[in-house]
Amino acid sequence: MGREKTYRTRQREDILRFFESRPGQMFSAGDLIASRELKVGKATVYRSLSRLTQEGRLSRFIPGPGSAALYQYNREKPGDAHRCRLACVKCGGTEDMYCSFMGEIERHMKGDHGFLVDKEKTVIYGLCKSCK
Amino acid sequence: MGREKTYRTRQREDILRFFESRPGQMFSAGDLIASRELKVGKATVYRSLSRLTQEGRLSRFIPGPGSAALYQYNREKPGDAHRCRLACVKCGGTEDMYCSFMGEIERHMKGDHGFLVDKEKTVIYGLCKSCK
DNA sequence: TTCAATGCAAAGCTTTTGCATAAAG
DNA sequence: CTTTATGCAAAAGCTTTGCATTGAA
Repeated sequence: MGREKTYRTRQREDILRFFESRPGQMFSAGDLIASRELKVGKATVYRSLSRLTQEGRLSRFIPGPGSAALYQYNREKPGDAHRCRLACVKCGGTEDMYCSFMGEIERHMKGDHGFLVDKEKTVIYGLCKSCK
Repeated sequence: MGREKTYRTRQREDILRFFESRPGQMFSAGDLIASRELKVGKATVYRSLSRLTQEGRLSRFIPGPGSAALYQYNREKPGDAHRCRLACVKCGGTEDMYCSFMGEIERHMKGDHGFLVDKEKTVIYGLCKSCK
């Protein structure tokens, strides 16, 4: 049913390293395709980005309709259990918040609203420190 | 510089009423275009949706890359100050949560992280009561 | 009478897909 | 040797834009 085997290819590795070496920065599929540093076909870029995203190695953001999706490296930190992503609606930047308060939120949502929060997908929008 | 005048047209009114009469439901531009109930050109549908969204009458959501943006009527409620949107990653449904706990979140984000939450844009993803 | 708004079709972009070929294991 | 992954080009969507025309005030 699912994927039988998984081959490790140069292309996918290169793409992951590209993001890995630029933590905190966001790139679109088009950015990678245009990059002279990467030698990867267009279709493969899209396929790799989808795959890396669903494997949890990258995070995907969609700025607006008609605009390209942006991807960012997901570094794994010990505090992941209480991580949440914040995105600034003005500068477009994102940052990870590591705070035990996330536990409070999860507990409240589950207890009072029967809602199981998915911290991977949730993004809190607002104005960051600099833009405020 | 900005918009000089604003004309009130049948088309835009019809679109707003369409959403107004279906609170809580989400529709894409394509849905409206296909709807036999609305007689509005494609370009006008897109222009109206953009405008109504930026006027705050509708909210826009983008399910994923390559997929159409979804719009939903924004009814103004007294409890809006503490509203937050929840979206289920399994069934795709959304619901508004009205809870004073939102105040706690805002206070914490601002106080401890210098982040001003935008409740209009923020969506908390997870599993809803039924899908959990 | 003005000038914003509409409608149509064309154009623009991002993303997906089909299929032969290349490469991993 | 078998099966997955790549690459190219074509196709598919969704959204935007140009321009003549309509219609609101």
